[in-house]
Amino acid sequence: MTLAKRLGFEQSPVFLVDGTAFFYRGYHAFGDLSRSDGFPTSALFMIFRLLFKLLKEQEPSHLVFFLDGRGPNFRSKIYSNYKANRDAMPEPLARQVEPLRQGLRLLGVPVIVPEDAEADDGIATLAARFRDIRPVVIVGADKDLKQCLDDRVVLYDPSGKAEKLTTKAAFTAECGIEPASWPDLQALVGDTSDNIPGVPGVGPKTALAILRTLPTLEAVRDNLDAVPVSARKKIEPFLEAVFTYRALTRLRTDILPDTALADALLAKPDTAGLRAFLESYELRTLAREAAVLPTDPAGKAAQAAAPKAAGAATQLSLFGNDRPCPPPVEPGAARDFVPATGLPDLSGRAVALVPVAGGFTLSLGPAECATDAAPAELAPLLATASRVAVPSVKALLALDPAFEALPLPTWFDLGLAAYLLNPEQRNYGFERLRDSLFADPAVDASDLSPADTAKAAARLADLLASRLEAAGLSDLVARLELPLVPVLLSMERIGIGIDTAALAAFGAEVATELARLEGAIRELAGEGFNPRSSRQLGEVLYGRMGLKPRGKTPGGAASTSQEALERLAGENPLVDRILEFRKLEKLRSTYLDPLPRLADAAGRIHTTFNNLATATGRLSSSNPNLQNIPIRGTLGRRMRECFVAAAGKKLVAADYSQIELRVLAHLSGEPALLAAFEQGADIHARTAAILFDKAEADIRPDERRQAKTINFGLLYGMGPQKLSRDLGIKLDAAKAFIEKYFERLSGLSTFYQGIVDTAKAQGFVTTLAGRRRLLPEIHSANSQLASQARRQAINTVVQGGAADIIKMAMLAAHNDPELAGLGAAMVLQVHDELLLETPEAAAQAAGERLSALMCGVVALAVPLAVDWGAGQTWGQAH
DNA sequence: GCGACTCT
DNA sequence: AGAGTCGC
Repeated sequence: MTLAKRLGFEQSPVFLVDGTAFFYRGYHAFGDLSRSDGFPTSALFMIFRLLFKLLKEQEPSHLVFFLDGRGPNFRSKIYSNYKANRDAMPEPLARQVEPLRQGLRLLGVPVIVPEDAEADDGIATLAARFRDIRPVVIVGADKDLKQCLDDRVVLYDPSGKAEKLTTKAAFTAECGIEPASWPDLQALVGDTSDNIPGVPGVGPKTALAILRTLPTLEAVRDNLDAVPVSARKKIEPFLEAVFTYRALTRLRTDILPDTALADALLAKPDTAGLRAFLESYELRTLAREAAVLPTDPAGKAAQAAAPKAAGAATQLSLFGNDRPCPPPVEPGAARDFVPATGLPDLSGRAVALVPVAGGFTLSLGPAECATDAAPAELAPLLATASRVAVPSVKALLALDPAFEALPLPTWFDLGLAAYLLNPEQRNYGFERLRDSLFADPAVDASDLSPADTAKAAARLADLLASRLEAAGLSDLVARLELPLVPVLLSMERIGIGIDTAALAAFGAEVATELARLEGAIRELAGEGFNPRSSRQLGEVLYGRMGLKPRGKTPGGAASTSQEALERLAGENPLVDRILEFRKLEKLRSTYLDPLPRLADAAGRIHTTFNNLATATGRLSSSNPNLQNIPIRGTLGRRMRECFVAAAGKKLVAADYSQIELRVLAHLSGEPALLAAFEQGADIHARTAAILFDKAEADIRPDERRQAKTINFGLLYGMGPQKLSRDLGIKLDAAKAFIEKYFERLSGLSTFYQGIVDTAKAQGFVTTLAGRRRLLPEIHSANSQLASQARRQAINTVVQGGAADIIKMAMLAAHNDPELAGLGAAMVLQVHDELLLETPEAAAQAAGERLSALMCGVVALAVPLAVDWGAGQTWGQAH
């Protein structure tokens, strides 16, 4: 939804973009991004990504991009220290300025560089000038922009993970002052980034308290009696200075005298030129995006400004026609969309279907045609085809449920096929697959043009189908992966309920505790200290306080990881607070704050399950990730209590017990493991008994812990170094420990060797269900890469085997008539756990049925075991 | 991109 | 070992 709609603006807003800020931010966020010849492109990437997003989502008619001018401006005349601690623009950034201007020209975006002032002043000026004609959206994140807020002026920050929208109402609710008082606030509090000192000893709390009753510095000066004594004493010596500070923070609204709304009008982009430009900086994804940008801002302006025909004409002639537009380009490629009635009979044919803007394109033999037929019209036609190849079945079914009418075996999923052939690429999108068609030396693509869509999809389908067959993967697709797609979609659609009230209460407690901790930390580390910055923490701990680093990061810096910090605990009071702070801050920033915002009107969260994400065959979950919700400790428990069943329902949680070790026992045939699982023994205690030559009953908790660590470690191919660190023992001891382990469980030793041998011989390993992972590095001369590949080989058969099993269980559960009859619906998968939502009365029966299905889904050399529970919340169900 | 933290 | 998200 566009911002205009969300905010109830009837006209299309003017967008004022704080270009300089995003330019810098791009440089910091993607600092290492560069063209292959080393030319830096990080800021260009950031800016064009941002603008494309704005153009696509908001379809603006008016947008201005502001940049700071070079050299000092009026502020340095008022106050020589202004921004004195800010360096000149870094060279890699400066080199991107000219390309940026060139790109903006091609995109048709007006650029304004205020003279003797900053970008923010230009924004404030035009916001004030335009707000009575048009609503204004300021695109930026600088806090000083808050002073521009108004009923028709909002602040929008679309970059970063969660976009942020600030309205005047939100601002006054939070601060209790008017936006216009912002500069007065900053003058009192100060701003380190602009080198404004503020009044020493006056922080945001004090300042806000004062400004709520005396909203301006003038009022404060004239009513000093009304200011509490302690604050008055601090402010009095600065009564003159604060006015200077305010002049620096207050944005000007009186510049750019000749700029009118017409100057903010977007011109038509030169798409071809822009593509070439982006290609020349090797920003390929953006170059492709450039091709599908909205191309008629003037027309939209008219439409948005005045839906009535007469008004539209006026607007057009006033603003649209007096502005030079680059000549239109490449609409020779414009598509003619055939309606559903114009499509031929597809029965028995193999076709490819690709969603495009405005409809679909369909391959028909050697040709392709575009259609604007609705999914509901298309589905019956497609259902008669012998094969329908698409970039992603999941995306298509998500697009419209009408496609579920097709029989599963009809689908050919290009992304899925490519994933199963080589599960380690990070991107299985259609564009990449199509590009690979041209890059593959074994493929003759001479009959295709790079722009061919459905035709390319059809070719890819032929190619991938034969490769799948040759790799023995067709069965895996047909029997497991493809049938799973509608299951995943169903889980995503159903979602899981959250208790927003419980979450809010929990969040408030955590926030209070965080504030307390932050105060204590500042007291120990100094006023400007940011406890979220590991760099600052390293400087304080290992620099100022002289503690000895207990480890390094991969980048070589002194580590401040939990592991390193825990070893310093007791040496310094700051360390404990930081550990506690981090724990709570993670909870707040990752779960407590975002989850309520992701809930739908019914209070349910809908994650996305990605079936093409992992190298081992596991699923992943994102937006939000519901597979890493905390579980350990009181806080974890409390967190899971916030996931709840709907009224009259219960949650049933069932998880496989030790599934990976059972898979390992099955594959290796190691007698000790087989016996342990056969007898239902405590596997870690049993391992400890074997290792320490003791009866299982005599094993001490510490010995069991050690055995558990080694059991898990070896699933991951853990070496002696990591084991010695994890157990806190000497390297030699760890080596001896592992040696003993493999001696006593020699079946594992031969199994591991066998895996590595087959990986070397055939170049890949295979899981229970025939899933495979290529491991070319196993032959590497670099011993580190080679051992990495050996560990991956072992981990893949074990972790991947477990992933196969739970996927089978998901199919069984989803398609089980008994569970359906009980009204149970699967809502989550967390690698070895399935979560159902069932009517309250059916929970017991559903739990029993689900665990039976999970146990019975394959017959291994050891039994599968499942623990399950039911409750009102996810926490209780455990 | 990195470092830190969450999960299985 | 495999993931995803946050803040810098």
